[in-house]
Amino acid sequence: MEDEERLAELVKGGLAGEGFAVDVAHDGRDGLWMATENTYDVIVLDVMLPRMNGYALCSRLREAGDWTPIMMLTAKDGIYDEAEALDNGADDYLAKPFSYVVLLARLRALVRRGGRERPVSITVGDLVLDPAALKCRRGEAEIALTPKEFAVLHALARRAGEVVSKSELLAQAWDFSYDGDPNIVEVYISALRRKIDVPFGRTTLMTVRGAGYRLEAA
Amino acid sequence: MEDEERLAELVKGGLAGEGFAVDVAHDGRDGLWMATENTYDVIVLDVMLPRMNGYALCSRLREAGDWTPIMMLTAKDGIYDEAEALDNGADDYLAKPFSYVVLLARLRALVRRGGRERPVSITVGDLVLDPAALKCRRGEAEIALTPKEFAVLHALARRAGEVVSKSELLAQAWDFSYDGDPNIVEVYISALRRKIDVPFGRTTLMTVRGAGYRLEAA
DNA sequence: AAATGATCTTCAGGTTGGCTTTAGGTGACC
DNA sequence: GGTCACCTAAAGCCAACCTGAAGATCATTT
Repeated sequence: MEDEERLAELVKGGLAGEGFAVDVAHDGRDGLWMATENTYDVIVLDVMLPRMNGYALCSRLREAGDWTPIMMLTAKDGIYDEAEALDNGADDYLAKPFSYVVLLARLRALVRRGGRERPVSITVGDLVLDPAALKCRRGEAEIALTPKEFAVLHALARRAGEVVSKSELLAQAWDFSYDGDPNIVEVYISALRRKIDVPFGRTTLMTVRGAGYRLEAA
Repeated sequence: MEDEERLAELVKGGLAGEGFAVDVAHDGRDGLWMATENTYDVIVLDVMLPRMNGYALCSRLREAGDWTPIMMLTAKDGIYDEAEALDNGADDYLAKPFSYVVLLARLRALVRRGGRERPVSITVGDLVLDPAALKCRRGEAEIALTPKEFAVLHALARRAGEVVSKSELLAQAWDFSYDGDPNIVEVYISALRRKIDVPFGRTTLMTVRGAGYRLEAA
């Protein structure tokens, strides 16, 4: 058994003893998959992971609107450092080698604290997105969106006014392993227009033929 | 010393302790002045300010193209609400009374996130190109361009005043493997003139016979 | 387990609009 | 006046896009 796996087992055992229910993933992609499919109280993340490093995983989760508290385990002497961990959306970090007790204490603190403060809303004209609540409204009117619709709109809204390509939308709103028909983006664009534009007599979600889509404030 | 000022001093002290350099303005107009004259990492704004309220200040900054992250402090029980803060271009808000730790955490998050992207655009006289949005305007007038038209104009604008040869334009705006009629460049030049010059009675897109084309500011 | 309802995905037909080619016209330069 | 480079209107083509509907998947309820 490798070093990493032994550490994982150790951590798992310890946490279980503390009353945590623990799932373990041995590489980044599995981790991302599990994190998106389930809801956890806290995520412990090693920086050095096969197939997708901790930073990338962390960023991806945050981009996807997942604000589960994340504890990053960094190698003290590596090229990586704590600042980078925090920049990528981690809530706390711990340099290896760390004491067991310290890890547990910090995890308990993280869980108690409930992670970082809620992410800020995104506003595009009178359209407001609340990623924490997965809610959306135009002016005073609440708009019901499905999770996928929200993800697509979110990706567009974060870059309001800019053209976002179809493949970028695919990358951000769909699982990285998705390899279906890209036409699905068009389907969702169509659905979004029916919800955020048509009822209000607007056209803020524009097609830029051959380039992508653009969400405009006006 | 008034309540507001004491709060300001408190916040200033705390932020200074966290390594922020802090300037304080005690009314809206001073604040606007300072914000436009200097560059800040983040702006903390009270809704209730003498001489110009927080919402107005926020809007004014955004209109002026200043995208510094803004944290709005709102009075929870007032007639104002958070939605309005976000609608006016704030990046985050905090209802009074708030915990100090929370304010700091949110500010750190805001700073880390670096606010919104600063728009990069190319300007040639009164012609403005925004590559991120694939948008173009002359003065106040929006000009609709197709992606290819934009690509050609972009190549010319990046070297405004210089002669750009037909083959350079081909290389930049067309696929590497394109081997069609080079006449296509002329076709696009023609289309561009019809859009960016003719309607405005200008002749900024000049032919340099035997050499290429030149886009002029005058 | 079965049924329901919501959401996600695939599919296919229809439409549009941008890219490219063509070809006749215009103007510059010798 | 002839030649050559360039201009531009028009039209065909094709990929990109839209959208309604049906099938697949998932979660929740009965």
